[in-house]
Amino acid sequence: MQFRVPKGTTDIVPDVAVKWQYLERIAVELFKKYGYKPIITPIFEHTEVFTRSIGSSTDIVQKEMYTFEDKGNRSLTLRPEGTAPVIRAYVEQNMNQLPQPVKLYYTGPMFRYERPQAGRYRQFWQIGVEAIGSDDPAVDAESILLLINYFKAVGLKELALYINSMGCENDRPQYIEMLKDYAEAKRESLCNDCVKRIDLNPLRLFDCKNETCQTVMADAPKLIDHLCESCRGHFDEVKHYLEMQCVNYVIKPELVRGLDYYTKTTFEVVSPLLGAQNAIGGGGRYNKLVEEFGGPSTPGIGFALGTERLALAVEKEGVFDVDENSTEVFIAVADPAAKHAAVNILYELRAKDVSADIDYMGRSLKAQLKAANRRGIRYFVFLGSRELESGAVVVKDMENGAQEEVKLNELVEYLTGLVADISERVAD
RNA sequence: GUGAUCGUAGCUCAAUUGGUUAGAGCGUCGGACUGUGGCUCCGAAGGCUGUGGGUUCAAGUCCCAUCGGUCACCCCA
Repeated sequence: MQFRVPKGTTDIVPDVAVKWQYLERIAVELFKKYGYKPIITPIFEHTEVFTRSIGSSTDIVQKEMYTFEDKGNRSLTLRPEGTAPVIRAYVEQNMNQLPQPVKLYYTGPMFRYERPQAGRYRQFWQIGVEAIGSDDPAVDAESILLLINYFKAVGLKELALYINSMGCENDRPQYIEMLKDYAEAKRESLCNDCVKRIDLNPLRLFDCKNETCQTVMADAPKLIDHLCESCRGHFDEVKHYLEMQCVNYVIKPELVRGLDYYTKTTFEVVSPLLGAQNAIGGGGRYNKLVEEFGGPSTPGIGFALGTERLALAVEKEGVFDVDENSTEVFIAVADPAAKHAAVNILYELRAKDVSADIDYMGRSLKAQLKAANRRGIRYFVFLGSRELESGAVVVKDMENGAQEEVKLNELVEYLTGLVADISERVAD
């Protein structure tokens, strides 16, 4: 009986891992340009960190968390998302003493116990950013634009951006009462789930896929129409910044998102290339969260994107061109007598930053070439007893078949020269 | 958690109404005269047909269970 990965998890095999690293590299470069720095938090936290912040009535907390007790009887939870841990760290590490806003990014696995599906796993990877300390609508715009620009940077063209405003602690309770009254009056025409939602989580009433519910809710009061003056102004500013950058957006009043901590701006980016699990990134403002964790009243905003969904979308878009940066030089040993000398050269090349490899399978010369050629290695160095005697080796460029004789003591210099030429050309 | 669907070599797929030693392509490994790749040709390895039961003279093919994938719901990244 062979072992299999647990349900909803998967091995990221080398060919895929290379692509992920590429996606991550582009992200890190871009985040740096926007002034964000990395932060790494533990993969598990005290369960409270998530129940308090995400909200105890949410699906994530109610049925999706990997919660366990350790040998010291602590209740711990594998992180289902990245924002709460970062905010916990912000408070615990007194980052309010740093120049504000504090701009952070993270990457890593998240865990949710869900029914697996393409683009949805129990261990999944996210890349996220948080900007903590400013309520400037320009920061909201920066967050949204960073997400959009990143997707464009990795080659996505087909994207839809949805935005909404959840209001603040002043206008939300008023609105929820209004919404409850409306739904209560229409109680008879709503499905069972929605009737439950009236008291449990009225904002979710808009999410129901049931057609009659949707028609009923179409006429319901929208939070976006009942914002206080300050929230309305904030939202208008955000939209203005987006328009300045010619970024198309759709205002989606029913965009609520599954975490309770959001205030004001929320947003989500959807790829039409994917199936039902099409949200490749999303986020929002969380102006009460730092306080919730016992820190000073501090606003914040951030987003997270799903690495495997992004990879799927980029794949479907058709242009996942990752520079393979494969091995550059292969040392072909034509004669077992030359093996020691060959290994010596191998290490010399590597010490000079030339990526080089050699056969470890005891292959015939021909088989060595075949195997190395399949790996896409461009330069071959032939080394046998002939070369050892003459003190000169043959260097072959596999792209055009050209061969050249090079003295052994000049070989390293010769090859570093060739390889440097290539990387310069690639850089152009 | 609900409903549907699928599960044969590393990958993509075959296998007449249940009927003898389950096949192919790609990939992997080796070879095609003695020290030179890509193309071509030849050959080899690799499957207890996801797993466990059952029906039958006989099961990859039918039934049940279980595990896993996929699709939709739920939810979200």
